[in-house]
Amino acid sequence: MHVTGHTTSGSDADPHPGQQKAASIRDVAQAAGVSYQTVSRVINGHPNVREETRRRVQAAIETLGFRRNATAFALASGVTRSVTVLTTNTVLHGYAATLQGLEEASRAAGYPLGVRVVTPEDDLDRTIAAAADTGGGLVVIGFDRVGAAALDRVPAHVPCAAVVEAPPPGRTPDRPAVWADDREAARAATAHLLALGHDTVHYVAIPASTGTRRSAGPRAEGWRQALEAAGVVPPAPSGKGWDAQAGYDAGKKLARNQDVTAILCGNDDLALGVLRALHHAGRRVPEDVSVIGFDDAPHSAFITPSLTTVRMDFQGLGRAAFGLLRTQLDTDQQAPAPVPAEPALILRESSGPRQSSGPRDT
Amino acid sequence: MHVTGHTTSGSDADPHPGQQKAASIRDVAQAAGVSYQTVSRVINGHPNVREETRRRVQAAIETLGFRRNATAFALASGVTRSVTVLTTNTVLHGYAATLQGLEEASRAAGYPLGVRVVTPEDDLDRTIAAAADTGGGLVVIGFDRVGAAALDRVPAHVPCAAVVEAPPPGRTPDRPAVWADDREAARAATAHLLALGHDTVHYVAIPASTGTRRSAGPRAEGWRQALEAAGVVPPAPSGKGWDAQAGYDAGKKLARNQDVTAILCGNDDLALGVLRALHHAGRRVPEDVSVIGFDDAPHSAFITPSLTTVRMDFQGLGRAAFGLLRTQLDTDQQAPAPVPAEPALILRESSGPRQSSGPRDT
DNA sequence: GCCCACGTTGTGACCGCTCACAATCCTCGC
DNA sequence: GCGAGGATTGTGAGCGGTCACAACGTGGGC
Repeated sequence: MHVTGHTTSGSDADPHPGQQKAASIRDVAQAAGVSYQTVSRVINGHPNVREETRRRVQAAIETLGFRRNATAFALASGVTRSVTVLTTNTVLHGYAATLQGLEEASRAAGYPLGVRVVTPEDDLDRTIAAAADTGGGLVVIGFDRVGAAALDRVPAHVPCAAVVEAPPPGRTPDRPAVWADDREAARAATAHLLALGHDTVHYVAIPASTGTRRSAGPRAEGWRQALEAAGVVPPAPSGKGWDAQAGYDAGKKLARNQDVTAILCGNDDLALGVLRALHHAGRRVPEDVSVIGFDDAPHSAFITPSLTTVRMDFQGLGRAAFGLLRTQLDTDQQAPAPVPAEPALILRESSGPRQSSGPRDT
Repeated sequence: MHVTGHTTSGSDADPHPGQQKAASIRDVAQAAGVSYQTVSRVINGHPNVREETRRRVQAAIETLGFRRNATAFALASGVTRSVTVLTTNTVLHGYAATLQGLEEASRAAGYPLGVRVVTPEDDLDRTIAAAADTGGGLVVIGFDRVGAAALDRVPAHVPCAAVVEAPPPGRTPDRPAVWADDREAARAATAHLLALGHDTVHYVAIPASTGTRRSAGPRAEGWRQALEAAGVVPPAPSGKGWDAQAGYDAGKKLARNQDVTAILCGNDDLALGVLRALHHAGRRVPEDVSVIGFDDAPHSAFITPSLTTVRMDFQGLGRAAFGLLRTQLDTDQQAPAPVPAEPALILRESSGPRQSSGPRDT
């Protein structure tokens, strides 16, 4: 059996019979012998309250266990300190880590955090409206097509920040946004492989967040740029998905091609699948093929061979995005905007110099 | 550069100059030539409204883009349809997957979902109070000590459901809760290893959620029971942490002991670390040592050797927990409580029969 | 000794919506 | 053709806070 029923919520033989309803400022006021407005002043730290009165009210607050009703506060003041995250996923490393950073930052600032997953089937406008009228602001994770589309449809009057892929050089998003320069990181990782003596680098792509451009996102672009800069014609990217299975499928094909000696993957899950496919094909890593991943997921350092990858500061991105939103919500509170760490290539076992020996038999 | 500034929020040369403030039922009422109460009836689907009036109001609602103010509704009605999840972690597989299930279920039911991470440093009562006066109900993930402690401190009058480790046999939690029978699963996994010919099974434990008992949680108990049932004296469990590094540390010690031929791990991350440590020590898996993990994290099927593990339906647990909470929130709405899948042992490459050959040289 | 400013406190109205009830309209049966 | 009763609509109050302002004291400066 997996599920217990509820405890019947207390017989009415409670020690304190009248504990039912939460105390309001009116209750406190009566207990302290003042007006409700004075109580309001005390809980808001208003200066002009006599010290003795303040103490009396404080005492009443303690006694009655008063907590200011957040709903009423929001309605009366018009201020809603809360954040809702719109995302398409909560478990993939990049998303989960971003969410983690967002949660940390919002918690530190005392903002409740809401999470709403958006699916391709959702009516975007309806979803956004629902998230928006929770009050507060929105943070959109736009790593993929659906997320990016959601961001586009957020009405102008809704406070909103986004974390996105690196936009094309020179162009800045029309919405407040944060990103890491994964284009440059992909370029560096590819250049690293070329420098190791590999003739070319194959790319297993993550799904693109924008569909119109010829490229498949900044990571693909960086990879392409590095190859072109070296005078190499980029081979066709493969990959159709985010997870290890997609990596495995792509890797199976690449493994058959003995000319493939270096593979860059759009994320570590894909890389894991590629590794597995290479293993099944009898191709050794890094002796026969070098593999580099992206994101530095927690397990990537512990698999065998450990994975060379690009570390991404998703948590930092999340924190930064929250900071960006907060400046819109709290007009005065100018928090020092935290800056995420630059992407960094982490060299591990899965990459190495091209072996001079020719292709070996399968 | 990582961060864009805000777009200056629209010059006042807007096409519709008066778009500033959201329409209220009073605005709608005026536009439709009825009283605000009639509007209220329409938006709440009250039966006694003349069809023509209803249409007129609907039209006004469309025109003005009216959406009922959630805050005011909550204040006036006293109903807060929302859920806050209290957890110590959002990224570890078990937690993240549970959260995912929770999100799915709450989204399907139209409840906004809040997430609040609890740290050991937090003042539990304060944290709970803060989460509770967001309105709505609480779901506590009590997989670890801090989470379990938080659950204990939730005031009786706060609607609350929990997902927890399997409680001791015969005892049911005093709070509505869901769990999977990981005790039995651990027993089965251990028995499986014994049946493969291993003399004993070592256990690398996850941190316990309860500190008082002699055991280190249901998984440890199941493991111990299986050994005792086979007349084997359980060796001391190791492990101090949740992640691969902790597994690596524990695995390093176990790898030195040539008598160790089978290891059960409290989760897949630990198993990953153990695998890595065994690899470094030159002990082959599964030929020299069998390793079984717990949880079936997404990458476990793709590492090499692929990991034999116990699949846990965390998503299902999350969904069930939400269902449990919902029955407390919606008195009438009796949703069919979804039942999570039973834990299942997934056999893969990392476990196998004990090799009859004696310990080999390092 | 009086006036005015200021520190302190209380009152009224309102945020946007829901309740409870009263007031109106219509329709039917006799 | 008239009254009863249900359908439809409108009014008042209040949820628990906030704002604006008015009404008290008190003290210092002349």
